[in-house]
Amino acid sequence: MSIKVRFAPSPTGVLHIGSVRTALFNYLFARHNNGEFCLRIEDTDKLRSTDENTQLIFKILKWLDIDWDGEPVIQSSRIERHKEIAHDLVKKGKAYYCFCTPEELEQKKIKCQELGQPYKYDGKCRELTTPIVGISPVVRLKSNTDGSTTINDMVQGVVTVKNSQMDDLVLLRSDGTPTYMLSVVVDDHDMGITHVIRGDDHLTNTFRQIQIFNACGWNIPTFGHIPLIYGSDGAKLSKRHGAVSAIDYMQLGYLPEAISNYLLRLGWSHGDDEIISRDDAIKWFSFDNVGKSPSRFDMAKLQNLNGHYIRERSNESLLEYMLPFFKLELSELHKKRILRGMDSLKARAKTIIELVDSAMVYVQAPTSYDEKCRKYQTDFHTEILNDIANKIESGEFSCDEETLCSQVKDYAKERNIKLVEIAQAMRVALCGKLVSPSVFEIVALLGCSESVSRLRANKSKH
RNA sequence: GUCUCCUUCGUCUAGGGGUCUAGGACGUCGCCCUUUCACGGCGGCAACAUGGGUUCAAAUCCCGUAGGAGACGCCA
Repeated sequence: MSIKVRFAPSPTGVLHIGSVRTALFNYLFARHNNGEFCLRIEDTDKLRSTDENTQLIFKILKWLDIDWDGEPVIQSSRIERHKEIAHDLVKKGKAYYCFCTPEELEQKKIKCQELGQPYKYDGKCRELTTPIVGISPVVRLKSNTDGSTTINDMVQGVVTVKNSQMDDLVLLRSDGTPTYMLSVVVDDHDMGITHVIRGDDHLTNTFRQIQIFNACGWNIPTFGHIPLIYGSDGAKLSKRHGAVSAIDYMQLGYLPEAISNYLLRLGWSHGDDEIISRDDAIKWFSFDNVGKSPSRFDMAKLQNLNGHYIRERSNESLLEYMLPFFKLELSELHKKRILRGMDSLKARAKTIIELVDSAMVYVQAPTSYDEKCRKYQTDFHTEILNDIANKIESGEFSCDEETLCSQVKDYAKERNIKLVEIAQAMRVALCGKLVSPSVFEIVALLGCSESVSRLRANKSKH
């Protein structure tokens, strides 16, 4: 049997980073098994769904190179089909009209709470033969409450729930629109989905959905419920933990391959492997290696991985990736300098933002200085800087990286000044920071005249 | 409250009865490299939630306890 899976996000908010992992697992499972990976946009909540969020889903998946097969299914376009199934179930006596009002149900719920009992719809309208006029009914499924239901989940293993836990869930709202439970089941069936892979917050829903599958007489797909991602404190990942939406990570300067690798290793493993290429991921992915316990999002590890992938990228591809992150237009000269200085730039960066920030040395003279720079901006340092600038200008000092390096070292030795004092003062004058590549490399790339002017620039720009 | 699930270093995890004085990675600490910071190299600290079983032998199997999470909508 050929495998078919789907990723079914709802565009009611920006795509969550946890959903991205669900998409990735679906994708890897499909590719590993030579199956199909489909996309379904669950936009039945018209009030909260936006086209913007839908476009964002496409954008993020493309960015991460998680390509789907065929055209995305738009759930809202299938509403008539969902309704048809519900009415069909009524005809077959597997579902019924319920005239209980929301207020009435709310009362019952409160009563149960007071008595300390679990609430369950009592099935009051189950055997109703005459409709109550003046009330638009909902359609409820006549649940099977005998025995129990067992699934063999690819992640959770064998899970059994007593059917007595089931209540008669709503299939069609009083306005006639289908509920999520119905839509999911009908769509998964119609699309021929063989494996449903989703977050484990849906695990208990699965048993309700199986009731619908059974009522329709359809085959039940295999399920795989992957644990959710939590924040550093163990609570569900939310805004206060930092970035939660996938787009945030894109804007923060994380590379798609880093995100993808990180998300894959969160809850899944292949021995001691940490750096895993997409090809290997497809080759190795299996639900046998997906853990059942929830994992916490660790920003530090993501940063480390991102640094790794930055260093692994070619200088050309990095420059191209960086361009939209610059706040100004780069000239060809700037690009050329950055490209040549990239090797030492990328060794230091954990994100593209940091990389761009450090690359600014090659674009413009410092516009401000870190507070800590003052230490290297005394009259003593200014004097040395001027001296060196003069020597470079007169041609006594070279602008070749290695030559200048040894010349400055000799200079320091002759005057009995620590090299670090000179180098740091140069660094501050050249880039306004205490962290940068070798100052001699910077001089070499900037060229003599620009270097001289920066070395002489006054230090009043704090 | 009811149901379901989870529990190995701070974090992600390896482990599927003896090879475990529990391995790797991130983080952290120290050293080396070095004009700074990184990168790189070397090393240190650090975990089987808890109580009972089963067994010659348990991190690994079973039961209880505690703690955590999720689900209980005319949301998805």
